[in-house]
Parts: sequence; structure tokens; C-alpha cells
Amino acid sequence: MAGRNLGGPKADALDLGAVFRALADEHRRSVMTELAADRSDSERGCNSFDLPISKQTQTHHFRVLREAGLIDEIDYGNRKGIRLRRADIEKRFPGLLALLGAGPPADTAPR
Amino acid sequence: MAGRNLGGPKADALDLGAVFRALADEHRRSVMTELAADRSDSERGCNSFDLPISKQTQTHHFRVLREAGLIDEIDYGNRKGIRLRRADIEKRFPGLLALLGAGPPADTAPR
DNA sequence: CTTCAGGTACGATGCAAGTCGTACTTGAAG
DNA sequence: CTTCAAGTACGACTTGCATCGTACCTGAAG
Repeated sequence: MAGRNLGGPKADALDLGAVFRALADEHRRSVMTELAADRSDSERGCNSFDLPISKQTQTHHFRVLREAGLIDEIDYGNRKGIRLRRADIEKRFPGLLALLGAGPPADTAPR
Repeated sequence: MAGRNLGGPKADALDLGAVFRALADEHRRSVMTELAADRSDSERGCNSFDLPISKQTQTHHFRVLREAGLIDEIDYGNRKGIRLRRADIEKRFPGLLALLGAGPPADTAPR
């Protein structure tokens, strides 16, 4: 039941290069954008993101996000929980999560 | 003399994915970190960064930074000028440049 | 003019990364 | 027990990208 938390780097050990590499991928960035937009920071299932990729690839992407220190993964055996490490990210890279809400370039509204 | 400015995306068209991809490379990030640290935003020569890579590769990296909209490249024919697009970056992605100063993870000095 | 340094263009190469197929594990439900 | 869905491990494939070698262009200085 309890579920064990798969390991990731400590807050002070977050590497900016790893973070940028993690956010460079469109699928991973969409996950992070969704997580950042939910201020309740509740735990989510990893199939709640509607990613148009196979589950093996999803496993890969969530692992990259975890190893970059951006999310926690809680292993329940036959399912998995995802939680944003908001406090750690804001402590080390303040303002980063806010950038994810900047939206697509040249939004449809020209002004 | 005047030197023509090689093209890049407009401020409103800056793409977050292209920016993260550009900053994912260590050499490009070091260039941006140096530029962001110089508040005078003066034009710099492109061999003033001491990059440990060949000049062909430097050409490639500066092109990536320019196409991501992070820098302007001014072509003088047989030399080139580099200038940070600070205002445009701050307008579209406020706080991004400040993140570059976050430094290496958990510096070896615990203090 | 020639020479030379800074920079670019094109191609080749090597490596990292995204993707998926197959097979296996885990835990819950019948 | 068996069945099933969620997830992982491993490997193969493919694409992207950083790097450099060779050749060429540009402008300034002799």
C-alpha cells in the first residue's frame, strides 16, 4: 500500500543542464506544464496526461523527469504516482515553473 | 562597415522548446551565462568566450542561439558581433536569464 | 595584387536520445 | 488458482545533434 518513493537528486543537487535537457522534450514539457498549472500539487496517475506515445516511452520520460529532480515517482507495484517537486524547484530555480505557462509562441491573439 | 544583423525570430515568436533546447548544451549555456552576467549588454566578439571547440562548431552554436532568438549576430564580413537580446527575452520569458546565474549544483564548498 | 585571420558551407562521423516490440513482474479482482 | 491491467527491463531501430575536416568566402593589412 504505502508505496516507496523512487530516488532522485536532493534539492541542492539539481543541475540546470539536466533540467533544461528534461524540459527540451515536448512531451516532458507538456507534463511539467500540466503539473505546474495545478496549484494543489496532488498526486496524479501517470496515465492521466494523455500522452500520444507508448507506455514504454512514457516510462522513459518519467524516469528522465525524476532523475532531473523535477518530479517524485511513487511505486505501488502495479501502478505509479507522480508528484511535482514544486518546493525544491522553486528553492533552487525560482521562477522556472512560471515560465512553463508562457504558452505557445505568438498566441492567436495579435492584440 | 555597418554590418548587417542576421535574422532571428521576433520577440513574440520565441518558442520555449527552442529556448530550452538551446540552453541544454553546456557550451551554449556558458555563453548565455556570461552574456546575462554583463548588465551593460555590450556587443562582444565571438572569440571572446574561450570555448574549447573548433570554430566550425562555434559557428553552429551561435546559429542555434540566434535561431532560438536569444542573441543577435551582426555580420561584418570577416568578423562577427554577438549581442544578448535581453529585453526580448525578459518580455516573453521573465526570469529566465536570472536562472542562468544559479550556478553549479551543490558546490563542493559546504561552507 | 598577395597574404592572412575570422567566419561560413558542406559533408562525414560518432554518440546520445526518442520510440517501440517482446517478454517479464506486480498487485488486484474473479 | 487464473486473469488482467499497469508498469518495467532489454534490445533494436531511427533520428537528432555535437563535432570536426576540407574547402571556400570576406575584408583588412602589406
